[in-house]
Amino acid sequence: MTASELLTPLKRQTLSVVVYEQFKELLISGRMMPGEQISLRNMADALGVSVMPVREAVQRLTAEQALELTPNRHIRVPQMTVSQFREITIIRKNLEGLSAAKAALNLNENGTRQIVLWHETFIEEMNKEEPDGARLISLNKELHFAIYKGADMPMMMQLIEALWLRIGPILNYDMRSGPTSVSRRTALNHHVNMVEAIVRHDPDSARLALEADIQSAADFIISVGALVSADKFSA
Amino acid sequence: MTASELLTPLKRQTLSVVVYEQFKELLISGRMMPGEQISLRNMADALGVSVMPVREAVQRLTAEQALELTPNRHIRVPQMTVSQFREITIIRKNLEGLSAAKAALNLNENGTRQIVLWHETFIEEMNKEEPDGARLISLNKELHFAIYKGADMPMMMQLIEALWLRIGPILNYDMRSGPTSVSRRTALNHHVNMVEAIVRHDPDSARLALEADIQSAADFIISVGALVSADKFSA
DNA sequence: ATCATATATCTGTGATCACAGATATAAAAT
DNA sequence: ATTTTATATCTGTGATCACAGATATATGAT
Repeated sequence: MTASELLTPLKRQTLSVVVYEQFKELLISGRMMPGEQISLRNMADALGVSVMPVREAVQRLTAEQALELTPNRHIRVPQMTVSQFREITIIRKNLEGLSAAKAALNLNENGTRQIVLWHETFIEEMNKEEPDGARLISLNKELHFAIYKGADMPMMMQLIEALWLRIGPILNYDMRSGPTSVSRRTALNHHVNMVEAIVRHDPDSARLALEADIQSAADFIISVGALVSADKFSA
Repeated sequence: MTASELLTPLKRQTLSVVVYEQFKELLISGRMMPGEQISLRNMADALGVSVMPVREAVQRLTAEQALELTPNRHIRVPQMTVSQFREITIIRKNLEGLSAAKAALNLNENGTRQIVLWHETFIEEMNKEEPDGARLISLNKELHFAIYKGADMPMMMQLIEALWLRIGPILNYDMRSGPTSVSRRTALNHHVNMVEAIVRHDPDSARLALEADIQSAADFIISVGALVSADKFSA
């Protein structure tokens, strides 16, 4: 095998998508607050590029409604109303529930082992004296997506990612809740049910457990008042 | 009431989104062929604008996978593999089926009347000696979206639109099939079932009828060989 | 001190140019 | 006539400038 055959698989990365991925990571991991404002030139300076790549990344995120443009020409991470959040929750339960069911059927040894591994890491972090909120959110995401990956549905995966992108910022509030929060303990129970259903390849139970997990997390988010009360936009 | 109060509700329309909407309309109504190529400068000249708005529109459509960039720096309407189409069909049945069920519960007099109206217009066009294929596709779309609109779920609506955007181009093949195609007659039967379920506010029947409609249309598309056989992309 | 006006500075958007890479065309060599 | 090489022309991408609109700051008048 020659050296040239070992070279990188030639992944053309345009600057725009690099910037896009960075924003996406920030948003999906809950490290940006709803209402937070952004400026093209500021971001461009911070990243050491021209405004061009930043504006394309922002435009794309705006299209996905992960960012929004105010009437005053400002870019901002959007607030979310209760009704919007309820709707997203319904959609998530359907899509992610379906994925979990398919995953329970499809998954092989390696896949299930990976899921159990994320699950155990999550528990480990939970049992620490002072669990890291940001890490818990990250581990929770990894566990969920390890399951969805098992469904072997790439487009479904993209849809789900787009939904997580939109709810990412309000996870901030969950992260800020006390480390020994009740929500965390109920989440743990749902995780146990999910993983158990997966390992015994029970699609219906997997779906139900995952839907329950989503719903209880949503109920918590609504209860802590992370959302605005009514739609501010007429159209 | 003064004249100033009658003015337009101040809809700020950037050139980019105007171009985007135009592309979207072309794609969703099946007037672009899979594989068809596009050039930024050509489109810009044709529209009488600079490349700037076109490239942003294209970038956005590329993000939605309604267009794709080839390794040779060309923009193209993507082909679709059978497995991709099957996956999209599964997702559509879920999302659109759920919408139909909700619509059956929610819809008021006005909503149902509008649906019946589209249905009758569709039948009318079908019964002509030489039905207009493009118009049938358009009417079919109006009927479906009139139903989904009744679910009163804006985000769901956007997801469904994004899915239709991707399958729009392959509807081309359906349009090219003979005017008295068998697929059209079976579509008609499903439409009847859908509309009947809606008017008697039966969510379960509405969901089943709509899922059957989607599935039979998908089976037809696959049978006519509108799709490429295998994935050409490793990643 | 308070309010009105003017000015400076910010915002995103659109157009234009420069560039590297890929493709097709033309020229030249065999 | 066929193959190779050179050139012209296309592609999308990035940077820079100009612009209109909105906001904040400063300047002026009362």
